[in-house]
Amino acid sequence: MYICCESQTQKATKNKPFNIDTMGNQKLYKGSLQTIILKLLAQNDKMYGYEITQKVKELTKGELKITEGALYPALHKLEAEGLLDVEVAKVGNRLRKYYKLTESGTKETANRLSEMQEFLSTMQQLVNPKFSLE
Amino acid sequence: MYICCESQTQKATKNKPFNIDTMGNQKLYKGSLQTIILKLLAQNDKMYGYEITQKVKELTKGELKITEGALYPALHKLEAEGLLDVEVAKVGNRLRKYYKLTESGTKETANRLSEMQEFLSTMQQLVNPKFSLE
DNA sequence: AAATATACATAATTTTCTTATGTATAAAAT
DNA sequence: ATTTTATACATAAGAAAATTATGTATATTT
Repeated sequence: MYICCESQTQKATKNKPFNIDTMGNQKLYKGSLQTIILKLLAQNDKMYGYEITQKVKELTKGELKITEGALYPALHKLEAEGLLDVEVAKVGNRLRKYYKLTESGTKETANRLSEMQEFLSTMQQLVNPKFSLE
Repeated sequence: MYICCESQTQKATKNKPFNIDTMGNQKLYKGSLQTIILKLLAQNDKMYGYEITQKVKELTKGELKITEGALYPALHKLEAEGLLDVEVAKVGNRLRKYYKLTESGTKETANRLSEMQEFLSTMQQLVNPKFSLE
C-alpha cells in the first residue's frame, strides 16, 4: 500500500508507483563501481546486469545498492574499453546480457584491486583513530 | 632540469614550468576528500589549506595528493554548509586562512567518519579475497 | 638570478553518480 | 482475474566532485 502526499512531484506510472522509500543512502563512493563489477566477474566468470545488482546487495547485506542508472552505463563503458565481452542470451522470452572479463580485463582487474586495497588501507590509516599516526 | 617534448600542449609560465611529472595517480576516490578534511580538523583544531595538503601527503607517505583545484572548493563548500569557520591570519606578508570545525561540524564529522568506516569495511569484504563470502 | 616552495583562487572540462523515466515479460499476491 | 512486484534491459537530465590548467603574489633556496 502506497501513500503519497501532495507535495510529492513524482508521477505514478503503470509499473512504478509512487516510491516514498527512495531514501538516498547510497554509500557507494564514486569510482568504486567499476572495481566492484570487475571483481565479481573475476569470481563468477560470467554475470548479467541484474544479477550483479542482486549479488552486491546480498554480499553487502543491503549496504550497497547498485542502481540501474549507474550500472548499465558502467557495463557499457567497460565493454567499450575492451575489458568486458558481452554475450546475449534468451531466457524464456526475456533477454539477458552476460558479461565476462576479456584477457585485458583480467589484467586490469588485478590492477584495480590492488589500487583499491591500497586506497582502503590508506583511508583506514587516515580515519581510524586507533591507527592515527599523530 | 625540465625536458619537454613537442607533443606536449602545456605552456610554461613564469612560476609553473613544464611539469612532466604530473602523472595522474590520484587515488583519491571521489567523495572522500570532505571526510579527510573534517578528520584532520578534528585532530588538529585549526589548519590552513596548504597545511592540509602537506599533512595528507605526509600521513599517507605520498599516496594521497590533494590538489588545490579540489581542496579550495571543498573548503569553501564546507564553510558554506556551516561545518567550518574561517579566520584569516597574516603571516609575514602572506595571508593564511585558518579553518576550524564549528559545533555542527564536529557532529557531522562523527557521522562522516562512521559512514566512511562502514564503507571501508564493506569494500574490504567485497574486494579482499581472504574475506570473500563465496 | 632563477627555481622552487608557500598560499590563495577560479574556470573549463570530465567522470561518475542520482533521479526519473521508458519498455517489456514473468511471477506472486490480493 | 487483476494488480503488484520482480526480473531485465535502457537512456536522458542534472548534480556532485574531481582533474587540469590557469592566475596572482610572496618567501626561500639553489
